[in-house]
Amino acid sequence: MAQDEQLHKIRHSMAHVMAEAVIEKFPGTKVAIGPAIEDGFYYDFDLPRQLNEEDLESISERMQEIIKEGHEFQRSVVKREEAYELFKKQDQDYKLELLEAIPEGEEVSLYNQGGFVDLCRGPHVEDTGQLNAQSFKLLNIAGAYWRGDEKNRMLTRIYGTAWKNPKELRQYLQRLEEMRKRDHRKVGRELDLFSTHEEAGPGLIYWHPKGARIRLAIEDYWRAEHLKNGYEMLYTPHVGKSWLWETSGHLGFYNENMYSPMQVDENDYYIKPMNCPFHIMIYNTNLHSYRDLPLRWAELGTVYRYERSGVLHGLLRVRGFTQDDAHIICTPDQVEDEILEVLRFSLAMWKAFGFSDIKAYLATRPGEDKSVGDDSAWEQASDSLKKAIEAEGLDYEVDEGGGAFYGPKIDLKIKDALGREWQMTTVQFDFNLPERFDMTFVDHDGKEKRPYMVHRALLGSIERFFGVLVEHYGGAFPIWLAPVQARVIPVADPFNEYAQDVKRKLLAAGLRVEADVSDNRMNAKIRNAQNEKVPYMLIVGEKEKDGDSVSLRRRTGKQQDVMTVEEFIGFANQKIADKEEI
RNA sequence: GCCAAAAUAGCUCAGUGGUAGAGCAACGCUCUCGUAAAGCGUAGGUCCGCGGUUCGAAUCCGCGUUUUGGCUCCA
Repeated sequence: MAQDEQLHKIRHSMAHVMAEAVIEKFPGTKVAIGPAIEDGFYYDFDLPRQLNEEDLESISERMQEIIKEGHEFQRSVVKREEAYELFKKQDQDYKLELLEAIPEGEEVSLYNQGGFVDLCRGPHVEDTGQLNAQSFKLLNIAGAYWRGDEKNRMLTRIYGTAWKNPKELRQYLQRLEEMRKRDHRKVGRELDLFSTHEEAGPGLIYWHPKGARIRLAIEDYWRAEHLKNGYEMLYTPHVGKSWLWETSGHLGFYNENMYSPMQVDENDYYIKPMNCPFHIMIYNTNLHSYRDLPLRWAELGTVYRYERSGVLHGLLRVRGFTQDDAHIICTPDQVEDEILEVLRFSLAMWKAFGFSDIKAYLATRPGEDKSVGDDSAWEQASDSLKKAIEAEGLDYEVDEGGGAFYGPKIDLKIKDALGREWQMTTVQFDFNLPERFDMTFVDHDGKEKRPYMVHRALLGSIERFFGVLVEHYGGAFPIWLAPVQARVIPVADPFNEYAQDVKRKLLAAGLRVEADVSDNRMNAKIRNAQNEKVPYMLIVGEKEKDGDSVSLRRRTGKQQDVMTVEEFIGFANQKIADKEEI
């Protein structure tokens, strides 16, 4: 803990050193804010001119000098007016604005190092001697709105990373490099999994055959598990008349994410940004008894949402995606059990896909004027969410007031192989739609009552999940997901026919298999298969042909086994069933 | 959407005003090979698009598109 504090001080101090260097290099620069962040720091500047990569170099060099000069970080508490005068004199408008925002009665502290005075709460290291000139690096330049509000002026933000020593910096840079190597956009290209097309519309994903094989494996598993867990499957339309979206309220509160309507027979039809209204239509088709509940209705529903052009990112942020959506419609009595079930189900699913480090975020009621539904329902709902998290022993944080206006929710964040967190699962109560669509069930007493409705997506979106999965495994998928589970490699073309023969047998046994009968040499074929991260390479030549066997080489390298084709089928199917890595 | 940068062969990338290049991949030929790249050859480009400056533009300027890094938002 003390360690983290020290690192935080280093980063925060580094931001000040950077600001000092920038002001020196670019007189007239106005400084905004410069905090420490995860892995580093940034500082926002209003600069007299644009920056480029060379500027980063020279700023960085100056920072190294400043550090070596050994300035002290002097903290002083001053009167508000004093600080005001100081920053007024320097024309530091942003600091003046920040100063005004400090509540009366709170002390105003300044930090001075080498003549650079900053309005700052601190804390900092005592002097630049505690910083290491070789253990920071300026990473990139980006735009950022003053105070994060797009109505404000766009400032220039410089990001840097800083560590205690050069070794830690080196390790961090290696981690960045590893992230670049695993980037799903790069791996997706290399393994021919998916593409997007400028001419055909940004943010829309084209799944290639190999990507589609993985998706099929994901969806097959997903469907089978849902059926086992008492879900029914639905299929619903992709568009709906304006009545549907007016009733649901989406035209009001979700309009900016929806595409313009198309006219059909003088009616406006909207492409769906969500599946829920359709599921409700199915619910409302029939009268429901309390005996029918709970209903668990799932659909791999493809939705389209407008996203601002600047936010699109590979598979992680797109304009068309498939949610692994489901709606649970139940009585108030059933809520607690249902939530617990959903959470258990979700955790089991994550485990199967190779993720076990999971954290929960509980978001509660935003405030009565900003939300619908009565108190007792919100309370019961939040309570059941919390109980479920605790029953499963999950780490969690509460985001007080962070729920949607229509209900509280749990989000799950999963940690990938590189320790990055991704928000995937969401479980949300909805007190709005049952009301708007007048959903009812007939209770014991013969009276119509309002059911509870819970939206949930476990993987979130198939596209995003796939992107995360690619990065988690770096393209080396476990055998049950691998697009090509085995590749048959003949040692020379006289054995092509036998290779094809083996391939046919494996295909018939349900394996995803290819035979490499290109005119490459065997070594090149092995190399290609390795680069494509094919789990099993089956080398066949004279000996194998005679023995009706294959020589198994794993992508992990060394160990080789010779076994008959039948034995290999049994071996591979076992690994697949057990969801082993390889 | 906003700020900045980028876009050259299928991929990765050279090319700073004077005839558009390399490696890999593709295709053809030779070789018939035992666990991470055989050799030779052929073909492949509206240099993102449109407009401008210039005797001449991949290169300079403007507008647009897309991508990347952020801001904001989010599955």
